[in-house]
Amino acid sequence: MKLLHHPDRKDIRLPSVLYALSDPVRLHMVAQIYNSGEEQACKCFDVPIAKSTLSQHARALREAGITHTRAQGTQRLLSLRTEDLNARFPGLLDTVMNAYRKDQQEANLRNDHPLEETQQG
Amino acid sequence: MKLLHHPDRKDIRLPSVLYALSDPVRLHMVAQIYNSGEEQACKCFDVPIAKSTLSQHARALREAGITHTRAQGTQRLLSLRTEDLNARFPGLLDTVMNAYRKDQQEANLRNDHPLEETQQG
DNA sequence: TCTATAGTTCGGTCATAAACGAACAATTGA
DNA sequence: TCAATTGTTCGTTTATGACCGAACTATAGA
Repeated sequence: MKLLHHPDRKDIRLPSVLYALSDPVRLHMVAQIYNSGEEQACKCFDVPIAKSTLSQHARALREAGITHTRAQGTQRLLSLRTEDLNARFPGLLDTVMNAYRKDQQEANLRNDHPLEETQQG
Repeated sequence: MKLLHHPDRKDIRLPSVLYALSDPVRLHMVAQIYNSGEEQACKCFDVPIAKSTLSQHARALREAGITHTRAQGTQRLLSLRTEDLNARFPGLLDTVMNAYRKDQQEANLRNDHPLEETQQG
């Protein structure tokens, strides 16, 4: 299979990281890895999009330096580059994940479900 | 003059904040307000773009809930909504500003100057 | 070998946003 | 009142990216 490119730690840039995290789908993916505490295969992500789109999001996270992707069989397992991110931008990942948790809670209270398709006609 | 709309604290959303901060120009503007410790007029921002573009960036920051804009004479003074941001997403602003400082330092070491037009032919 | 599974790549559509200059609005000060 | 200053709005161009389905690749297992 093709070699997957991961940027060096020193080449991880703040605007790119923030941009990658600014998409609700990608934020959800990162939170899922973060909360599970383990690598996640693409197929496990609980997002309502086509698999080709998911694949693109996975690539965006990898190229921003947020995730590491390794192949296992037909699967691609995504993990967070926690050490690299903490070395580069101390506390950023934890802070964003805490913020995400809060944001989701508030959204739930208001019955906002940004990642699910709205079924009510 | 037209009333400037500022979102309520509760309507400040994480993806929107991260998106607003993911643009190098806006990140620079926010850092300038943050570091100066006081309101900044648009004309004071040290960014190499047309004033119409700057005005749009100011609007983007305001609508994301990051800045507050008040009119004083012909000027618009931008301040950070520090309390609202900290209430909503504790530590996020400080963490991002620290990350920005680091990112800028590393860029300077490499003679990267993302906000200046490259003059070397 | 054949099939199913997991993911990538490609071609296309559509929406958003970053950039500019020109024209406009509002305020200050002469 | 007139000119200068400061910023906004508008129309346009251009680039990016989110999304999909179809076709493809690669691996695992029957």
